[in-house]
Order: sequence, then C-alpha cells, then structure tokens
Amino acid sequence: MPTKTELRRLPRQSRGRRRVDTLLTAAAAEISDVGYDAATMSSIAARAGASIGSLYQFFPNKVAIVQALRRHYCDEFELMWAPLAGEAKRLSSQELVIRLVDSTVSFVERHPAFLALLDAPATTHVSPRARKRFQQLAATFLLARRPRMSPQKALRLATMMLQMIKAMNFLYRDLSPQERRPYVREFKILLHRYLEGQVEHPIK
Amino acid sequence: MPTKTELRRLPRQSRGRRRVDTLLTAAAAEISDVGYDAATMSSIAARAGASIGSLYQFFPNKVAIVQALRRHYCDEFELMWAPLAGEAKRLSSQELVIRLVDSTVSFVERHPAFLALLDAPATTHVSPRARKRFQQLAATFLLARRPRMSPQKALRLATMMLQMIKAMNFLYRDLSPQERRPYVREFKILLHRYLEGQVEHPIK
DNA sequence: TTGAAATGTGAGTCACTCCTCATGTTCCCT
DNA sequence: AGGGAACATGAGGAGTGACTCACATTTCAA
Repeated sequence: MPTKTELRRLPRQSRGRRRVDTLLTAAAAEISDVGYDAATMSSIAARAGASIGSLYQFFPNKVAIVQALRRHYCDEFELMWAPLAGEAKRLSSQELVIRLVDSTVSFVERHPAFLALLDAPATTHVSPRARKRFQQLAATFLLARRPRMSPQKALRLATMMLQMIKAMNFLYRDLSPQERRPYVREFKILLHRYLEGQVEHPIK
Repeated sequence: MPTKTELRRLPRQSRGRRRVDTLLTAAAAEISDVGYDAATMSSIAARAGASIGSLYQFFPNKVAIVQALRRHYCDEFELMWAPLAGEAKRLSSQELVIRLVDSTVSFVERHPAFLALLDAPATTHVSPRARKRFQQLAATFLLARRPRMSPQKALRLATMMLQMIKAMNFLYRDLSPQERRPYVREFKILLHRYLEGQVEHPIK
C-alpha cells in the first residue's frame, strides 16, 4: 500500500498556518542546499526553528513534505500559464514559445528547490491525475493556436513540449550561470522549430 | 573530500574477474528491479550469490558499484557510436538521427538499469572528464556532416542533442510499451527539425 | 609440496534517521 | 476565569543499511 501523504492535521489557528508555511520554506531551502536525500527531518525542523515534534504535527512523513512543495509549484505554474490559454490564439508560435520558456526560467530562479527535486525518487511525485491536468493545460495552448488539430495530437505535442522544458531545467541546473543564456535561447529555437514544422515529415 | 570510488582491489585471478562481473550484473538487475535507493549492498551480494565481505573486497562502497556500471555503459555507447563518426559525412541528417535514436532505444532495452539510474543522485555520475569526451564524440558527428561549423557550435548542438536523447530516455522509461513507438518517432522528428534548421533563427 | 597472496565469509559494529509519545504551553471560545 | 482544543517539545524507540574484521578457504608460483 502507498504511503499516506496528506497533511496529518490541517492547521486551525493562524499560528499553525504560519508554522506550516515556515516548515515548507525551510524544507525548500534545505533541499535546495543539500539535496533531497541529505535533507533530514531534523535538519528541516531545525532550519524552521521548530522541533521535530512540531514538524510531525502537520506532516506524517518526509514524502508528504515534498508532495506539499510540489503541489505549491504546480499551483504556481498553472497560475502563471493560465493566461496564456486565452492569449494563445493571438500569439505567434515563437511568441508562445518565448513566453513559456521565459516564465519557466524565472520560475526556477525563484524556486531553486524545484530544480533540486528534479531527480528525487518517484515516490515523491505528484499524482498521475495532477500530471494529466498539467498536460491538458499545455495542450490547450496548442489547440488555441490550431483548432483543427486533433486532441490526441495536441496532447502528444504537449507531452513533448513539457519534456523539453524539463530537459531544459536539467541543463539549466547543471550549467554555470554564464552558460545558461545561450542554452535557453537554443531551447526556444528547438521548441519553435518542432512546433512550427508543418509539412508531412519524412521520418517513418 | 569526495568519496573514493575506484575499485578497492583489481581482481588478479580469473575467479576474481568472474566475481566482479557477477556482482555488477547482479547490481544492475537489482537496481533495475527496485531502484537505486532500495538496492542495498546486502541484496546485491545475495543476488550475486556472494557474501557481503566478498562484495567489499572489490568495491569500497555503493557509489563505486554504480560508477563501474556507468563506465561500462559509457564504453558500450562509444563502441556503438564510434562507427557513425566515419559514416556521418555520407549520411543524411535524418539517417544520422535515425541511427542515433534507434541505437539508443536498443541500448536501453538491453540495459534496463541504465534507465533506473536516470535519477540516481549526482554523486554516482561519471567524471566531468568522461562527460566531456562523450560530448566531443557527439560533436564529431555534426562536424563530419558540416565541416564549416565552428567547434563551439558543434559542441553546443551536441550538448542539446544528448540532452534530447536523455529526455527521450526519461519518457521511454515512464511510458507503457505501446505508447513508446510513437514518441520515439516524435523524438526523431524533433531532432531532425532542430538539426536541419538552416536559416538564421528569428528568436533573439 | 608449500607458503604467500588472493579471495571468501557473515556476525557484529556503528552511525544515522524516521517517527512516537508523554508532557508542557498557548490559544480561543463561552 | 476556566477549560478544552490546538500547538510545541525533545528524549528515546525502533529499524535500517553501510561497512569492518578476524578468520577460513582457494589459487598458484616456486
């Protein structure tokens, strides 16, 4: 049976809400500093200025913390990208790509722990349902620009697009700051060329 | 200081060489079955029909095992791709892409542990030197086809290409067998369109 | 044959980290 | 004011898994 990863208890007082917030912030900082494996429950609690017991008041285990973080990230991404769905029909293909890539870069700059979580074990991933919803969101961008495309194809392209963005995140994390710019540009070109491709492709 | 990850002792007898071989095979099987984290030194030794002590005769720690595996994989990849360097000038862009992608797919089919290691911690990665050599190899393919390209650009394109192939591996691992084919095709198209792109690109 | 080097063994040590719990403190409602 | 619920604390239980070591067995060259 899978591990329970919901909050153990929902905070009821503002003190509790502040605690949960502080704990998640500390967890993100710790994970970004030392990585998922080396981030221990004690170190997270200590960093938040809380006791171990306090941490366990709200989070039943380590996975629950990471999943809460990921849910936050998911929400922020959707908030960030939601407007694009409406604008997509007015945007050119390259403008869409630029928006998607640049917003992602600014996101990972704001959330270094997101990059550190790129190779955390699969047990910490968000639910397949949430993944699907995310893909659907990306698919709407493509469908808005080309309404005649089949939903299946839109979903396939969206999956590819998201995978490319994930690949960019990996590279972004591992490159030195001055190498990043040119590669980000390269990813825009790559995505644009891929999405732009119109003619029937010769590869069987 | 970083962990020592060389072999603790080089096997001197054929018995020893067999052991090392068996241990590495068992490690790959175990990692592919349960993942890097859950694969314990005891479980690996047991799977190889050896004792813990025997395992530690040759490998000083867990990281050393994974690095030995990765070195094997590296060698096989280079062996597999080396011929392409010579043929590249005769191959069309799409033929090159097809060869690269198909050989990678057959590789990961033969070595499921390679996929399982995709999100093992960075401490288990091969040395930056080995990485660089690999990128250089990929760069020669591109240079062979377009000798007028600057080495810097070739290296940048090679890095992108390898990153795409890595992204494909992630997707390949996470997809169901019947979903894989169409996505592999999609990656060929993506790579081809990216490498084929000739005109100055409008993205700043 | 023989002895030194190579290899094999597995119970035990050690360090570490997740998580519980009994008890204390703060908050808030009536 | 008072009492119950929410929150805080940190020592310790419990389990795990990497790694050691003293000793046994096998190999092989001289």
